[in-house]
Amino acid sequence: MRLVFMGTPAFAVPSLVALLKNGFHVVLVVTQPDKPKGRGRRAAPPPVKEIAIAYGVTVIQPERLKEEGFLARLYQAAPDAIVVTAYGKILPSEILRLPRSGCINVHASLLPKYRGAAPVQWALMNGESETGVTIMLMDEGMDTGDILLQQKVPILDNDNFGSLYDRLSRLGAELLIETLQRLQSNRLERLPQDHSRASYAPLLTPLNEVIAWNLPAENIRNQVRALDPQPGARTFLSGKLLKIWRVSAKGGVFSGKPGEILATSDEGIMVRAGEGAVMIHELQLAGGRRLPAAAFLRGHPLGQGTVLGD
RNA sequence: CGCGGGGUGGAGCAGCAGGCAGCUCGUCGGGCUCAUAACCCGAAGGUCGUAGGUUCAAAUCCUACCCCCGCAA
Repeated sequence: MRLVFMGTPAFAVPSLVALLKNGFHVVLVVTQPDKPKGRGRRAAPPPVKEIAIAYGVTVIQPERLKEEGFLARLYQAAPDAIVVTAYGKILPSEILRLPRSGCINVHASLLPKYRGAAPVQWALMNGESETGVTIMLMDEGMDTGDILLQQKVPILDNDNFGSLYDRLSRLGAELLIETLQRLQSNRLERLPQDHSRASYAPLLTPLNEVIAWNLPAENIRNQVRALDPQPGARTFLSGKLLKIWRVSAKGGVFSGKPGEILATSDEGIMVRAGEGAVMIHELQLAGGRRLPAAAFLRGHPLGQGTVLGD
């Protein structure tokens, strides 16, 4: 089976590797252009590019999908199907119609729920107890295509963005292989999505990263783990950016106002939430590194009554 | 050449208008205690990121480099 693979970040890597290891003929890998990244703004290759190179597969990085040269390359590749995993751009209909078996997408949610760019983060943010991976046949909408395969996974209590993302990317790779194998032997059904039950998971903005201390402790806990290890839930300590990496939620009634530090100990920093309290176990002040609360307190004694978020 | 913060005993920080290197915790020894992660007394442990420079004198000022971190992408 001749395939073109389109993908960009780490999430797509297991899928590409699985294709290569399972004998699919990946004739071309398409990924986003190298972009200036991090301090110093050096151009960095996307994870998928590095893997493709390591496996000796041709990689192209079109600036725009509609540019002539790119479409020509696609036709030339003559894929039976195009596999798309977190590529990062909307595919124009010319491309969707190009392969005989269509464009197959790996999406990290139980569609029709959490369509969009950040399904893993939003599932955690909303405190879902399960999520999953959907393999679907792309159409022109945003994650609206017919479902080919879908599998649920429980969200564990100690899951964070990193662990769940990792698990889903590996599950995605497995499901992808199964989908293609079934496709080859004609054992695949198309199930249209129930659009009335759709929900969206838009790209996170910095606003989504700021902790609202007047929310219930459990919501704050979910937000914190949805943003760990990237990019981190944030608040402020006397004007400085303070990232909160790991917390637990405490029930009960507390005095003080939301964001106020109620107590500190080696176990953590207890902060009043809108409902209950949040025990901060790991945090990071601007310029510094991630620290366990106990270590943080050695160098930054926090008086009771200090209020986070100003 | 994107913007900015920082590298100080094992950990986290202060000191940086130049003049014997300090705090909290940890470690080690001793004491108190039925006992303790608690308390008391004492001790060890630092080429102050690296290399130069200025100075009678540099953690502190200047120059270059290395490393860590936040923003932004």
